[in-house]
Amino acid sequence: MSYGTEQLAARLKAAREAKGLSQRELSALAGVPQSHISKIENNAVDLRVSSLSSIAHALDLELMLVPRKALPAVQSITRSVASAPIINAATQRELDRIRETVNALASHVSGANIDDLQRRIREITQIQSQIDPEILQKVRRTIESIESSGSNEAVNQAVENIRSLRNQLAHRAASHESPRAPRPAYRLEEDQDG
Amino acid sequence: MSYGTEQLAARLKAAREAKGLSQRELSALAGVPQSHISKIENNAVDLRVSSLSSIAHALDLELMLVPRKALPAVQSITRSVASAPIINAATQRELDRIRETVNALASHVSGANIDDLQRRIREITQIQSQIDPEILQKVRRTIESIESSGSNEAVNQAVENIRSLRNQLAHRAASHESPRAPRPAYRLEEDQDG
DNA sequence: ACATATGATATAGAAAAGTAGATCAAATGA
DNA sequence: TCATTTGATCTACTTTTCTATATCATATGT
Repeated sequence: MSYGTEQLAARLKAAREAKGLSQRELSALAGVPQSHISKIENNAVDLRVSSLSSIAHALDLELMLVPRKALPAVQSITRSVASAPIINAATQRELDRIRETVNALASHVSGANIDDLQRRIREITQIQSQIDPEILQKVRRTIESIESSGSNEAVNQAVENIRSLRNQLAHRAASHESPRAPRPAYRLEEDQDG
Repeated sequence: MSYGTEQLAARLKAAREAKGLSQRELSALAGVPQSHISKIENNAVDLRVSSLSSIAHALDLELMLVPRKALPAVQSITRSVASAPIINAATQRELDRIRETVNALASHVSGANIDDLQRRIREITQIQSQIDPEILQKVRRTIESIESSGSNEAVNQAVENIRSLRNQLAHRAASHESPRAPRPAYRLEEDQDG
């Protein structure tokens, strides 16, 4: 979490995605062209401090110079704060269980779509919005059902479900900023098991 | 301690001076021209991240992006670590007493050379080498003697003494890297009181 | 199917950093 | 007094960011 120029790119991208912003949205907020943001995230430029500062600022990040000796402590704090925004313990717990489930699945079933699945899960984890734990529970059951069926299509189904959830979350965050819609009309459970 | 591009300059300069490095020495360490370092410290350029990173690295600093929420905690840690390197308690205690003495003096005597004196004290404090507490004790007595005499020249004398001490420390750190010469041949006590 | 949003790229031009070198005044040590 | 060091400043040249647009394939929502 200290940066060679390479890690910076990933860090900024992660921060942007965690806030559910598109490159163009961030572009507007930071006053930096989208094309430039793309290059930055792909580590294709050695950007100037003013640019970095603008972008970081738009992402609620602050640029700091930390003494080497203080690094571990600072990293620890940064991590704990970064993981704090998860809304509640129940959601957190469900996300953990989902990760476990997927990892277990990945250990004895492999394939490109399993990778997809894991990536999608990671995406969901990064979006720190309110996710109803019940929704996550259903997601997990969907994934668990894969093991019994073992079918490739079941995996794709799960991926599709999660992708849809992600998009709905992102859309909600973007358009109407209703931070805590009590129970959004997710539709995720239609094809749980064959 | 979070940085708009402006504060960065001061921070880097402070870090360099705290390590007793000249711009040319830092230049060699960081692989950046001295002329450029001068510009950077004078906040005359919008430098690139790679440059910042090189220089910071040479100064045992790490570039970080810290979530806004974590700022206070991180600043607190950074400060405590930054003040830690002072060698031993006795030295620390003497430095504190000197600061007190000077501040007391400054409160009822004012003038340009009093400012000088305070600045010199601050410099000494920043150089985190081994300073013999006894030396510092003598410095303090010199300063205390100013009060009784009240003469302008006594202040200048003190400033001169401290400046000399600083230079000797810096010189020792630079040339032969003997980190703990047991008792360097300071010559500070020649004109203590008239 | 259609319109939209996304991220990656390209191009061309303006602005600025970075490099290498030299000079200079002031401070310092000898 | 003399030689060195320091930091600031200048010039000339090279390299790169940064901006402003536009295009493109893909993915997504309606």
